[in-house]
Amino acid sequence: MTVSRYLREPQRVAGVTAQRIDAALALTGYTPNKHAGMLASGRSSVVAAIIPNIASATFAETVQGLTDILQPRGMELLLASTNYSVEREEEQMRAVLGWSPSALVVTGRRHTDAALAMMRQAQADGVPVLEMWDHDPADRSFVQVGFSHQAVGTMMAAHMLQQGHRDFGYVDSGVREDFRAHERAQAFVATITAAGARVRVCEAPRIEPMAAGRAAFTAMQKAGLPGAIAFASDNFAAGAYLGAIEAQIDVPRELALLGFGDFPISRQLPGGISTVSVSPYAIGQVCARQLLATWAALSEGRTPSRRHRVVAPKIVARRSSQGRGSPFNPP
Amino acid sequence: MTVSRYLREPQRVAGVTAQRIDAALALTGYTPNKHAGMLASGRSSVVAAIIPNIASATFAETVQGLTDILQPRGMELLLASTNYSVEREEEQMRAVLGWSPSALVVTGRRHTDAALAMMRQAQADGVPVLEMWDHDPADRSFVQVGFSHQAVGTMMAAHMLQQGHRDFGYVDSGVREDFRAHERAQAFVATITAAGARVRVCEAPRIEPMAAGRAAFTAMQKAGLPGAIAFASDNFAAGAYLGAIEAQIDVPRELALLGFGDFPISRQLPGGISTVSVSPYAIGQVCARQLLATWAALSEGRTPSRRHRVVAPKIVARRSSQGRGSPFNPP
DNA sequence: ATGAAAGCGCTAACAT
DNA sequence: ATGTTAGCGCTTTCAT
Repeated sequence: MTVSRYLREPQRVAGVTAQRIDAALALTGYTPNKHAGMLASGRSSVVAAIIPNIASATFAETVQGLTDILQPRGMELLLASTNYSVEREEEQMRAVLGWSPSALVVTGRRHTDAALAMMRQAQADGVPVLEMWDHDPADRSFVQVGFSHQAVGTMMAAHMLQQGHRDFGYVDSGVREDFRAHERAQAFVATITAAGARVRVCEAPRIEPMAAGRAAFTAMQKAGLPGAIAFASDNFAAGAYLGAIEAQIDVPRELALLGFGDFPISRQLPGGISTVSVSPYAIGQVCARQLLATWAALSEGRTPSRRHRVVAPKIVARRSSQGRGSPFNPP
Repeated sequence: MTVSRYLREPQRVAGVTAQRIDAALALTGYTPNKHAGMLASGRSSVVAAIIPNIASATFAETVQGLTDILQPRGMELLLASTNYSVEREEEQMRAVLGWSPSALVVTGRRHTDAALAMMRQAQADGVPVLEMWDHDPADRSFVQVGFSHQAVGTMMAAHMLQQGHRDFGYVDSGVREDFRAHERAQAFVATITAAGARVRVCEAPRIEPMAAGRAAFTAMQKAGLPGAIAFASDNFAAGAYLGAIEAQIDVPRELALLGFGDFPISRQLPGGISTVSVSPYAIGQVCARQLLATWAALSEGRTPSRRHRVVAPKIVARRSSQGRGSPFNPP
């Protein structure tokens, strides 16, 4: 009836009728059934997002960035988490696609074949598909919003080499399918090795991250400390830093540290922990804006842009990584 | 047709037919349309959750607790955030209820009248409604999963008084509609005052929480430090602690600190920060289990339990709050 | 064990 | 400016 029209295009019904409708709506406490609407129109107001872990501050911020832009536009967020398993990602993708979302946002560029097939199908059906937190210029299957973890690993190594170190440790994520962390680790190792320096890699234990960083530090200390350690995350680095303070190891003179993520704690600890700033909230926002642009293009019959959006990370050099004939602290 | 039956009750179709169906499903890459299913059956597999802020580690953990239990049961999570505004909560509630969720989980027990009406309506329609992160024995409108913030404020004050302090500071949340934080603050003040001691309250600035805690500390230092400060969150306390270290104030001898939340950093900082442990992940899990129990009861025609679930917080006394003739550190 | 018929609540296209 | 008709893709009930 007219009510349906009123709800979508209020200006197209007469003033008097509008009033009567308003009154009736208020009286009955009417809530439109979105499923029926979706079924009839073929459009839905849900965006599906699949992330590894909701409890991680990083992804939580990205999700907040997404909702902060999408929610005011009347879009709702259907959230699924994979626990860093591509199989669970596939399952979750199948489940969320059943809601014919208006867009699908996934994390990273590694998926099962079945998941890839679903993503391609969705995209072919005019549903924008975004891969966030990653970037591979060679891979143009889906729009990516993020950065190259390989480049970050290289950047981290270059920064540390620049400080004059020759003997390194790297504390990688202990989560097997955290592909992006492993890419950073590999690039770090490759760069260090190519420079003729030495690096020992270890995996952080799968416990609370700061405790894991502390444990990794203690283990390395037993085996003989390198001059510098880089980490898969700032939480690891912060734990190691606190361990070093306790062990009366002078940071950065005896031990340089470099984290990843630019978490608040890295700025707050005395002297600060050097890190890589990656803007999780911005990634979420850029994803959301990209979706809005794609929908707009699609609805106007234009071809939506398929350019990747690089959210460039950068080294934040604080005290923990400076020393040893560095450009900042000359000998 | 038979396919629909096969998907829900596989054992009720003949083996041969099942095979043919399987083949067809695989061939076409069929994904059932959940909207149509929902519309026809009146049941949906979505749980709607409304939380103040996704980016907060605390709520993110609660959400993870929810999904970890609901997702394996085939339930999906529709997530909305309110930014600590009851008006936005009302809007979001209206929006998510349009998806006829199988349950509605909201945060706290303060809502607009319209929101309350929707919650009552949903509950009357057989949709379980949960208020999480709060507990008021007197309020039995909806099942609550959480704890009394008033009790926590009292508990915090009692702990500090027990350490022998007489002059207090309290750093409250600067977010106006963070009702739960303000309840803790009020109870803290009431208890301190009732004991004949003194307390000055200030609000944390709305910046990054650790920086806010540090700023609050600095401000208090200018005005003359009390002997003990309690905080609305561990991040504030951690920031203040780091500020105190920098200012060479001895914690806990010159200044005792007590946080809230038991964040990892409180355990990691040297000596540890005393705090209140509140188990956000457990709250999410208990919510999920409560929903499962309610659905089970409803589907078997039993009356679901409406008992509140208290997830009891407790004081974690670390070094930052011990001293001044306390039972732990006698004079 | 399978099929046929009706309808869930809405939207779209077409009358009026 | 408003009402009418058909149908979105499933589930449900009832018949075969």
